[in-house]
Amino acid sequence: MSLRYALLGLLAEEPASGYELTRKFERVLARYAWHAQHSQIYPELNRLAADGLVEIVAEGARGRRTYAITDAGRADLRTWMLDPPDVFTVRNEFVLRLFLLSTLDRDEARAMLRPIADGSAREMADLRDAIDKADAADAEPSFNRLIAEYGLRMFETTHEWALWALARLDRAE
Amino acid sequence: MSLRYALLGLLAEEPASGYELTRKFERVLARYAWHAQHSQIYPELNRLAADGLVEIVAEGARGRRTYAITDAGRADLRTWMLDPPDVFTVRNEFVLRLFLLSTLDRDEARAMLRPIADGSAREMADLRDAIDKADAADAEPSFNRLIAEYGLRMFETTHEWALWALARLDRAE
DNA sequence: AATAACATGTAACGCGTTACATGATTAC
DNA sequence: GTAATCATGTAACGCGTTACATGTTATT
Repeated sequence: MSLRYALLGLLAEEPASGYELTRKFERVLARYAWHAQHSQIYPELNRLAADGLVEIVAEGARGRRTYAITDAGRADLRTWMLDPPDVFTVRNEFVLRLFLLSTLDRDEARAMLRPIADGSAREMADLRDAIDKADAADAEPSFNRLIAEYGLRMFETTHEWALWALARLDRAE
Repeated sequence: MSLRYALLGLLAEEPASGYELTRKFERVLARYAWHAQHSQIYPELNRLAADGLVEIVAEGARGRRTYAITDAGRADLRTWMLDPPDVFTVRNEFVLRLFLLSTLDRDEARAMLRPIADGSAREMADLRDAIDKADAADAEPSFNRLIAEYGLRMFETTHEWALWALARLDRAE
């Protein structure tokens, strides 16, 4: 069901076509929160429209259809947001691989951790740039600043942990 | 494919039955890394056995079968571990809900963030207890200490972020 | 004797991936 | 005119959930 609410959430900000939504997933959601491809997005938009949670508000060139969230859609999204599950289902290949580090030897583990340290440093830098630019542009502090800060802190934590783990492996040699 | 490697990884530590593996998922993996139920685990074990990556090393009461990883299984697991994807697929409902915070009003957002701050504090305390006990029991520092530290730092970060976000919402009032 | 825990399985359905399929418009 | 981008769709298959199904052993 999450895909459905991810779409409603994006449409709650502004109307968009399936194509635009697909690109928003690629650029933003897929990196941090929820991955989906156009082959899943288009049918789900049709179902949302059939259920009256979104509606077509414009048709353009090349069969482009712009969807907007309806009042029923906003209500449904709000209900979902205010009723989170007690425990979230976790399926995270990155963390799974960390759990399975113990199946590698010391050198192989180091070879896994180094790219993690480097990659998280790059993500940190990218996010810091994006945050600085947004801070300069918006006088108004926004909700988006909250999730950006969350991402930044998460990458910082991963980075520092990877360095700590590498140092620990060296020390225990 | 991740389920397959999660199972091989657990069996690389020690032989176990499908029932025991199911409980390990419930107690450990499902919380942090990978969720799976017995209805998925049993058929996958049969496929792994058919592929020669695990083998039955004991049969016990109530039709219990103890599986052990084979050399081919260890080789396959190692190959998988040493070849991570460039980008990981993310599907995390918790983070999705954070992204969609902006669809709520200020009070509703606060009502979402408070349980997050409290829940992460509880997880931190649990993990710290587990780490302290393990540190006291094992003289030997282990690989498992690395992933426990990762979890602890992640929950700390979530906790501190939620407090920061709550303060920011109050300040902007 | 009853209950909880142990132990494994399958079938129907829903969600997600990969590949195939088609065509219009814009920029060079 | 040709390549890139825009724009939407479907079909086959694989992964994951829910529910159904069955029986054994240990504990009280």
